[in-house]
Amino acid sequence: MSLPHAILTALLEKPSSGLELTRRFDRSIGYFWSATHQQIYRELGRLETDGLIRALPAEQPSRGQKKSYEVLPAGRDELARWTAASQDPKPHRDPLLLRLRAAAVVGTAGLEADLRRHLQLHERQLAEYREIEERDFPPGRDGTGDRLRHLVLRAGIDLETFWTQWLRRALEDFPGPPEG
Amino acid sequence: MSLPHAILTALLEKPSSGLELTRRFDRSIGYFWSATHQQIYRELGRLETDGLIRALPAEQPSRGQKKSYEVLPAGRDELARWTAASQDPKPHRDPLLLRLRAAAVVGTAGLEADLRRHLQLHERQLAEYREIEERDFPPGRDGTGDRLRHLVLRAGIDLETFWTQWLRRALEDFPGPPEG
DNA sequence: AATCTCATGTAAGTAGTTACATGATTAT
DNA sequence: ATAATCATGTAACTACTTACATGAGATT
Repeated sequence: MSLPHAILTALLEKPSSGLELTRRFDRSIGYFWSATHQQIYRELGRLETDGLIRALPAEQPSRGQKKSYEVLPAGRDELARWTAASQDPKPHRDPLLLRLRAAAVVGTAGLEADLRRHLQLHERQLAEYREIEERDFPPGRDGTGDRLRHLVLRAGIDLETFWTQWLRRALEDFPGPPEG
Repeated sequence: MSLPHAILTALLEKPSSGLELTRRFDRSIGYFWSATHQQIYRELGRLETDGLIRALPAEQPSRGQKKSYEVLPAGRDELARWTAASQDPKPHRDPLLLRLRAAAVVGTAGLEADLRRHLQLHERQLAEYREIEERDFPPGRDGTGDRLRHLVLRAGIDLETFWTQWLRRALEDFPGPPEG
């Protein structure tokens, strides 16, 4: 149940319409909680029904008209409650690691090219994160909110760094020394 | 569509019953592709219907009787096809990073205790992975399959190492220096 | 008028989760 | 015989994905 809270966070940072939220989920927030526009519109409807957000008054007919939302006090309370609540880490699901495990059984044929492609994608993402860090967190003091946001970005940078290193290491084993 | 392939991999490594698979998904395979027994039984049924696996002949009445499965040639082919096929990396979803982002907006009250708990859990997982590495991959030469399995385990070790380090760093900021 | 883009949605399907049901075997 | 555990399942629900629909405003 993280999507509503992701949306509440995004709306608290800045009141937005569905499409604007969708755009922000393609960068920023979406780096660690992705969502499509269909999910977002549905969830906006629920949050409004539940009284956690409201449409900014600007006389909107139903369709095709931009509709912006802001967070109500009940929404902020719910987000604070959720943030403080204890949550178990969800089990990981990583298809790439699964594929390597499968390759250990059925062979590595055809796998190398896709590993190289993944390496490129992770390198690109890492470069993007580093640009954001340079732009948004120049050396110097951060405020409390900035410090936390910087910490989250560092997680992204370190994770992408890990993947690029791990993939390079994996590729060193391809096609691999002859089997014993 | 990774669960059927996770099951095929597990069954190729060793033919098993549903419950045995469930146990193996609680360790080993489950470290990077978790599944509950309900998912596994449902998927075993589908795989059997599709002719990718079959129940080992041992006259099984319907319920309460152990039923083991093995992979058929069509199943091995499908796994090899899937392993070699190009796949885009799925977007990440990390509730903990989301919570830190939310905390940047609504405050960090109540968050520290859960971060400490997560740190403990990751430390335990890391210790477990290291034991497995010592036991299953002692220094020396690995075969090709072993090399790949070791590589996958190293990913687990490195990821857990990252999380423990990141969480320690995050906790250094709690309750945090006074706000600017 | 036709077309393109912006913006909001509906519908259907798949995957995963949670709660519960039931038969078979073993231990007390 | 009762209870605990092993083993296999059903049912209902939630979250996510994919494909499509539709209105409004701008462009040609």
